[in-house]
Amino acid sequence: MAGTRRTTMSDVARASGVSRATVSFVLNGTANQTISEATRDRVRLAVAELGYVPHSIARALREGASRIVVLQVGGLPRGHALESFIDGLDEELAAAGHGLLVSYGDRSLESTGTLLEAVSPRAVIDLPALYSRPDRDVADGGWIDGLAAHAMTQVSFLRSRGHLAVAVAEPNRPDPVVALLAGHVRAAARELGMPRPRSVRVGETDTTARRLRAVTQDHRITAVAALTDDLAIAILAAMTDLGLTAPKDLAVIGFDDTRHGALWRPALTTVHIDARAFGRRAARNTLGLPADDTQPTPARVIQRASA
Amino acid sequence: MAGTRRTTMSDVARASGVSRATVSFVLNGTANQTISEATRDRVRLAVAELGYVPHSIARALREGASRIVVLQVGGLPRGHALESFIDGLDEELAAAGHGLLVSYGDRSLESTGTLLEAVSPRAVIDLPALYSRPDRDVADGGWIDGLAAHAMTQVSFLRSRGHLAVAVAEPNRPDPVVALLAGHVRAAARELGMPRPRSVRVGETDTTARRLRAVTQDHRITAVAALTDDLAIAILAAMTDLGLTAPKDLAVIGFDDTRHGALWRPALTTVHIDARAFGRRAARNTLGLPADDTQPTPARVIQRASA
DNA sequence: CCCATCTACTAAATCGTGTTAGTGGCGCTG
DNA sequence: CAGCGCCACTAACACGATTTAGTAGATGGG
Repeated sequence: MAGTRRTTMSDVARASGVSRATVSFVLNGTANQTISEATRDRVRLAVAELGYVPHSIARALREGASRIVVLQVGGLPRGHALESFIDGLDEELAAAGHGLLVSYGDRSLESTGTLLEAVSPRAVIDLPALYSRPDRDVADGGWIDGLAAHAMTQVSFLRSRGHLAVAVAEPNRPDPVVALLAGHVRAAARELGMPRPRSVRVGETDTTARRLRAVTQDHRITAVAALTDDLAIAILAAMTDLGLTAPKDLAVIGFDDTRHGALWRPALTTVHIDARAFGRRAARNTLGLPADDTQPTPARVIQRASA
Repeated sequence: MAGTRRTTMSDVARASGVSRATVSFVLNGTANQTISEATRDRVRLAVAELGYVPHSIARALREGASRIVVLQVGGLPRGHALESFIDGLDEELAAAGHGLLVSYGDRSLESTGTLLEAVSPRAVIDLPALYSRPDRDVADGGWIDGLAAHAMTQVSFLRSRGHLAVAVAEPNRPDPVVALLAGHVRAAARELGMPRPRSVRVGETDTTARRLRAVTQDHRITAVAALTDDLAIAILAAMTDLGLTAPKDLAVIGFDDTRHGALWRPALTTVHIDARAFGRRAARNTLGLPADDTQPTPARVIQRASA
């Protein structure tokens, strides 16, 4: 059992009485090569009988890259949208014979580099980098460009419910991605003629409560727009500790429709994003395939109890 | 820029005036090869100057496997423990020059197989398979074997708080892993002389509430042990809808110390597991390295408000 | 009848590394 | 001084696929 050699292209060639080159041509449907239908059948039969599977490493060595795409997530907020984005990416890549490898590289640059070197992926989608560069292309399927619209959906919902001034809940640690998201929320507020939203930085529960109280000294502020559902939940928890209830004392809206939001009491109102479609588009973009015609459905508000 | 060829071993050999083989011997410290120190230095200098990096694909082709380990997670409950397990695995593998690739393959078997084939990993750690086989080895660093003890920690905490009969919260969909976990909880209860715990299957919030009410008809039941924190939170949500409060009407304990548990009101009491240490041990096991002497710290209860 | 074109293939180079077998030179020993 | 062992290397094959260049034979046009 230990000595069973893997079946290679040479085996197939020998079994079907042709050369290795011919086998390759048949299997890859190489253009500008004429192979008779009879020969094609012989080759395909041999492949089936021997159970031949191409050795991807040999192929990668020859082609210069493996049929794998790496998605670098880094410290991006995890959640529903990211998972859906990954699902969409994976689906479309699989359809094109590629695999997806996700790297949550909080790790040092060196080890991530080693990993990338080891896989030699056909392409790398570096989401944090895409977020921070202003001159990004559409490698992410337009997701990030859509963020401005998503933020507008969130803020204009609050506006339509009669809130004239809002605060924005953001994570404690500084991060370019966070800054970008918060910037979109502020821009949306400005566009709607609302005062510049003050920010509530979310950390430990007690300090969060303190900060929340400080911000709500301004009695014009009647709602909080959170950059993620997790942040929204932290705000709701702080409110409970302060004896406030949503939406009566303060309305709260999240972003990204996570499982936990629906379970919270009061259930969290949030923004749902069709990230799967963005993932599919990102896949087609990175592989250089023609764009699909399916449009991502626009972001929509899931209205529950908290706002 | 496009035409820059990568620097190969031949380049290094030429630059240092030796053969490719010698370069390989020097870089890999091959045994039974005598190379003079002077030559070693010349080679190392050339490597540094040319910025040579070995081509992992070529190496993988030659060696038969890449320096990558794949962790298959499948449908396992995500959470804090899994993340820590992954972190520990990653640390230790990186220290040994290997990379970790995580596959959440809910996907069809075929595409996962293709991905594995494409990477040709040195080893595959298939957690769901490990969970379900009774004759598993210690490829997971003893994590799963520890689960019985973990369940005992959870149940005996409830017992020590005066709860004489408990229910167990488990997910709706049937799954061998779930069955295993639930079995441990039941075994722990039996060992403590408690009646066999009835199960509450957690689905949509309203049906969960209905099932919870049905189970708590039995007034001896005063606590719920949940297989994961997420399930515990779902129970707490259902309790809110039923007008019950924890821990007065029913105590709830989770498993795995997720972020959300601490935020919930009442804050969730849960079991914390040192999964990172299990990850490190798993890494050493799969690579065939001698076992480390660090023992995982035993599971402990994080007592908050809910139990 | 000759040349060109097309069909249906094949031989061999190539990707970059690891490793086995071998080789000249040198010192030492009997 | 033959013979042996040791040192410090090198030549060449192997891994398994892709792709370029080329070649017999059939067909067709003038």
